[in-house]
Amino acid sequence: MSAIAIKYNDEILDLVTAEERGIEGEEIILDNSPESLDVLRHSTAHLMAQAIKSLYPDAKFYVGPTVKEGFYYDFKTESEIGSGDLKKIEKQMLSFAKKKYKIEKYSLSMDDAKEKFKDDHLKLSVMERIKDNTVSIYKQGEFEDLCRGPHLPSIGLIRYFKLTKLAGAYLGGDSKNEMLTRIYGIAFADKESLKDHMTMLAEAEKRDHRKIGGEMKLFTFREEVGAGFPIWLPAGARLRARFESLLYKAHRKRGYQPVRGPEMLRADLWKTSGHYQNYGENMYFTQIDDVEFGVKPMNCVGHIKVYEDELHSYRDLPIKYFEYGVVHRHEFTGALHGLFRVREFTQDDAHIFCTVDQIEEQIIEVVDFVDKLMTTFDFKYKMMISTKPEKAVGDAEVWEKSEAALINAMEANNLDYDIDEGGGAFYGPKIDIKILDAIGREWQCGTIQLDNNLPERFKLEYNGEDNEKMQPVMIHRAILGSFERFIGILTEHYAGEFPMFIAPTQVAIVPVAEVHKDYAKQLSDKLIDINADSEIYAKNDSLNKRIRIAEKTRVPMIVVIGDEEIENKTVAIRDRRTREQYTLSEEKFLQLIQTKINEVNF
RNA sequence: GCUGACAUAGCUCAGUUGGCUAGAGCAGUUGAUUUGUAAUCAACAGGCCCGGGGUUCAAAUCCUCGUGUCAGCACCA
Repeated sequence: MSAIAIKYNDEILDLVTAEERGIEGEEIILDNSPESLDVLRHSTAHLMAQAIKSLYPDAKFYVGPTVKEGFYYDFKTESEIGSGDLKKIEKQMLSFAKKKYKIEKYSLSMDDAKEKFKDDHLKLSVMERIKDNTVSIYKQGEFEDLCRGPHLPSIGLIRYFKLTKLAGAYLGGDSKNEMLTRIYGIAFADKESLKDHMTMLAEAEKRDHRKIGGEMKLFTFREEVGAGFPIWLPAGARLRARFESLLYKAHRKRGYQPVRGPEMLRADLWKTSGHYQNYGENMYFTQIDDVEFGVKPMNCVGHIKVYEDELHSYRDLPIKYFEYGVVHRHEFTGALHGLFRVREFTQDDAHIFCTVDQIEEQIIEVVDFVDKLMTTFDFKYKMMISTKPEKAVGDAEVWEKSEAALINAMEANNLDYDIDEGGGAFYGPKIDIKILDAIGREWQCGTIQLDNNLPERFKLEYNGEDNEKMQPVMIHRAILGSFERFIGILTEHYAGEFPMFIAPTQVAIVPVAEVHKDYAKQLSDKLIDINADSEIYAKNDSLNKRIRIAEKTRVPMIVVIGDEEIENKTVAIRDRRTREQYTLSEEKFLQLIQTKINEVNF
């Protein structure tokens, strides 16, 4: 197979450019390697632009890069394009590809290029961002486009692609600018890979927590209640309750104290904390008896008030308070997304008040907590340190110290991390935990944030060794992040087939006939005694149908009870995944359930 | 918030260029059947066609303003 590009000093050059510069390097052939796909998808983006231009002659193009999930092109046309038009564009692309146009390249001086594209404000805006004096133009058939490459030698090599989404996007990614049309697509070197990719997308759709959440009756949303306010149904509430009790134990073992702050606090307090000024546009406010109140968007202020309730000695530190804190944040309507982004949610929130010297060990302990929990759910995860953002409070020196403390904690313990410059909260730098689910998608959940700002603003203190007043450091942390988001992710991760210890219902009991109902009830009571929920399927339906319904609820275990079982004091178990059946004595069965529920500890 | 699409029974969806009493499957209720591992049969009930305003002899259908949902952007746990 012949080369499609050349790799030279980690730079990928198309064949024309390599020849131009007389460079010989490692050959890249057309396969599904990252380098090859990058070139292929970039050229596919151009092919798409070519097709769009021929169908909508007035179209003007902005940029068409490759991204993690394929490629896109931003453009503008007076015609209306709907997602139904993607097929038409694909067809046009194929017909161009069949003509096997060569992709040619030539250079222009910046001035000539500006003259050439003088009627195209999008291209001019692209060129404004380019510092070089010359730019390159790529040409295939009638179509040409300003681009720095690299590209395939010919569009004839493009065969296996699909246009996936049509949407709007801001020019230059800035919400102040005009909105362009963006079409996303994907391309592969072979048919199989494209098919696999489409299968993966279909799988992700099947796992959508909004769909499964409805089917399993975990939660719902209602228009009359308001956007972004989830309603937890019995099954979802049972799942949450299991989470809460597991986490309660995990926190107590690590020396956290449960506390509870009020849902709303006087606006003055939010001014002291800085939330009023920095986060006010996301908060809900109300006026009561001429006093302004703010509904809490975070739990820190409540916990600070707990801290202030008594005097503290250095001997007491670290002090750790935790709360399943309900918070309200006014998110943009367009940001709302099932349980992933809501306006009311519950954080597994905690605040650690400690000395500067204790920061590192505390961070390590929290990271270990995170690790235990993620391992339990078979999540891979990575950590990201986010530094000072544009909109920040507190002085620069404190920021530097805090950032250094986080990095130290990671380095000293050989933990892997990435850095997100400017991604911190307004009051301090943070470590975010990004988890990878069963089908490789990445989610942000837990967070560990260092805060020197609130202790300063609230003048928090403890008595030091020499009886002088010292200021504690505050660490905000959440392991799940929020119950809402985490349960949403967990739902997609397991495709609704939750493991026994967290499932809303542990066992479905199906009595064969009416006369077996009493025995089913007795068994159900015994299950409650060992902290297992069960549901009896005794409706006037056929046995087959009741088993089918039970299966569809995704319950981990179904037991069938009839004459035989009652006589022998056994249960007939049907495994969810394998559909295999086996019989256990009632005693062994109860033991099994108990083990499965208790085997988990974070 | 922005761009675009969508909103019909508890759920999933039909409903022609505006025209008769808005349909189906599942779920629900009732009756028959009492079932041994993924849908027994029958009957019944269920709708301010998202909400307000308008156009029209006539609106689920057209226009408009809201609300909500979806995709993407921008923002975030």
